[in-house]
Amino acid sequence: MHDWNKLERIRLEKMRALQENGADPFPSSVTRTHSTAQAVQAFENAAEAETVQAVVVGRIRSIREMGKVIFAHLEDGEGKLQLFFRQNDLGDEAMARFSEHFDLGDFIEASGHMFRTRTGEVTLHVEQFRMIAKAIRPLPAAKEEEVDGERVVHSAFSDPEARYRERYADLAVNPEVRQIFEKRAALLRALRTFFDQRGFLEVETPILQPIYGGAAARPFVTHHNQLHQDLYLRVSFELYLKRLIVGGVEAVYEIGRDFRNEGVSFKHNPEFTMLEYYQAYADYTDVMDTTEELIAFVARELNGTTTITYGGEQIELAPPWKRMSLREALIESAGIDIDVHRDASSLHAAMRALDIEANPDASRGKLIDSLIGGTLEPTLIQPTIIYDYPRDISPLAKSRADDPDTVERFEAFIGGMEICNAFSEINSPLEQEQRFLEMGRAYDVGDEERHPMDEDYLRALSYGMPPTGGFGMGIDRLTMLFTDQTTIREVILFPHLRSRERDGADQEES
RNA sequence: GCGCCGUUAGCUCAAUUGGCAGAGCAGGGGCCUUUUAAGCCCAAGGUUACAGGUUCGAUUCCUGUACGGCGCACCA
Repeated sequence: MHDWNKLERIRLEKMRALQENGADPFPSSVTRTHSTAQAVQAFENAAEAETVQAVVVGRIRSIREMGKVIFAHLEDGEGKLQLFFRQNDLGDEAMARFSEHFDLGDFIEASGHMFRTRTGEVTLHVEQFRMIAKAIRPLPAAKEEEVDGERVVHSAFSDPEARYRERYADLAVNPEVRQIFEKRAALLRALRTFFDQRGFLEVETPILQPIYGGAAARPFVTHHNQLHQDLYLRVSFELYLKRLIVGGVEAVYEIGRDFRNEGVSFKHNPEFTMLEYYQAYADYTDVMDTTEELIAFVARELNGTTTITYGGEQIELAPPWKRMSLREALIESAGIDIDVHRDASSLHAAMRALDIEANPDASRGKLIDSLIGGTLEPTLIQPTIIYDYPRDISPLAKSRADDPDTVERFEAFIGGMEICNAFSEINSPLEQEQRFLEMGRAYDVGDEERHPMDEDYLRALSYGMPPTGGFGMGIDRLTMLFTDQTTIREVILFPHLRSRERDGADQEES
C-alpha cells in the first residue's frame, strides 16, 4: 500500500496485539439492537425502575480517560452516544484492553445498560465491547464543544483540496457535509415527484452518442473498438428527448449527467447533473409558469417554505416572479438597447463607449451573452425570468412570429445565477436545417463547439413534431442555491480535481 | 488557457529586516472512579510541496515544476 507513518504503525501494533489475543479486528458479523438515537429514546421512554439494555455499534469519536473510568463517544449514522467504562464493573483486563488497543476512529460494538450521568447525559454503561473495525489511519483531528447550544468546531478539517480528495474523511468528521448531500437527494426526489404527479414519463437516453448536440459545448470523445467508431459523451439530452415527442410521448423528462470538455470553476464541473423536460402543446410562456411552480414546489418539499437565504440574501421563490424581456433588462442593467444595435460592430461600439469589455471578434449574440453575464446576471438576486433572446445564439429555439431575429426563449435567474434555459422548440425540419447550417457557418470547420448537422434528428422532425416547450436546468447549481453554497464542489461528492502526480519511480505499484 | 495568492508535524495554524522551525489538538509514557474542547506532569514528533539559484547562512529572496484557492476567459 504505502509506507505507514509513525501514528499508523502504532495503530497496526494495537491491531496485531488484538489478533494475538484471539480477537478479529475486522469481524464480518455484528450485533446491533439500537441505533444511538434509539438507545437514548428507549431510555427516555422507559419506566424509572426499568433497565434498558442495548447493543450499539459505531465509530469512536472521543475518549476521555480518567484513571479507573473512561468516557467515550460513539457515533453512528444518526448521532452520538456516550459510552461509560468503569473498572469496577469491567475488570482490569477489559479496562486495559480498551485503553491500550482502542483509538479514535475505530469501530466498536458495545453492549450494556443505559443510565444518566451526573451531568445529565444519557449514556451507555458498557458491560461488554469488542473491536469491529480498526482504523489504521487517524481521522483528521477535530474537536467540538457546545456553546449556548451551538456546535463549535476546533481545528476543523477544512483544507478544501484535502476535503475533496478524501471526501470519505470529510464526511466522517464534518457532519454538515452529509447534510448537503441529504438535501441534494431530497431535491432530486422532489423534482421527480413534481413531474411524475403531472404525468411526465421519466426516461433514460444515450450518454454515448454518435453525434453530440443540444448545446454549444465541446464534447469528450471516446471510441468503440469493435465498431471502429468515435463516440461522444453527451453535452445535452435535448435532441433525444424531442425525438420522443415526435414518437407521441407528450410529456417527458430526464435527470442525468452531461459532460462538457471545458473549464473547471466554482460553477463548472466537467460532468454535471441536468434536468430537461419537454411538453407537447406548450410554448415558452407555459414553461415559464411551470418553472415557477416547480421551484416553489421543490422549496416547500425541502424546507416547508418558499423563502430561502442565499449568500446572506433573503430570496422569495413563490410565484409570480419578475419577468422582463432581455431588451428591457439590458437597457436597465447596461444602458444599452439591443434593438438599436442590430449588428455586432454597432453593439461592440456601444459597449466600448460604456467601458464594457467586449471581444471585437464576437458575434452580436455572443456580445449580448457577455452583456448578460457581466452586467445583468449578478443583479438578478430575486427570481427573474428574462425572455426573448437573439436568434444566433439559440439554434434550437423558435423565432417570434413578429421578429425573426428574436426567439421564444427565456432564462431564469436566482441569487445571481442562471438556473434554467427554456424555449419554444423549433418543430419545422426546414427551419431546423437552416439553423444548423447557420451555426455551421458561424464556426470554423472542425470547431467542436459548433452544432454538427444531425440528419437523423431532422428526419425525426420531418415526421412531424407538435408545438413543444422545452426546459433545461442544472441540478448542481440548484443544490447550491438550496444549501447556500458558493462553489459547485461542495454539492458534488467527488468533484473533478487534477490527478496528483506521483513523484519518484519508487512509488510504482508492485 | 491567463493573472493574483497559497503549500510549514497526522489536523488547525505561528515563525520579526535572511540567523538553531514553534504552539494547540491527535499520538507515546505517567497521575486521576461521572467526564465531555476533561485536567495535570514528562518525553517525542519536520527533506518547511518538489527541483534549482543567490548567500557565510534560505520557511523567508529569485527561477522553474506540481497541486490548490480566488478572479478572468469558456460555459450550465
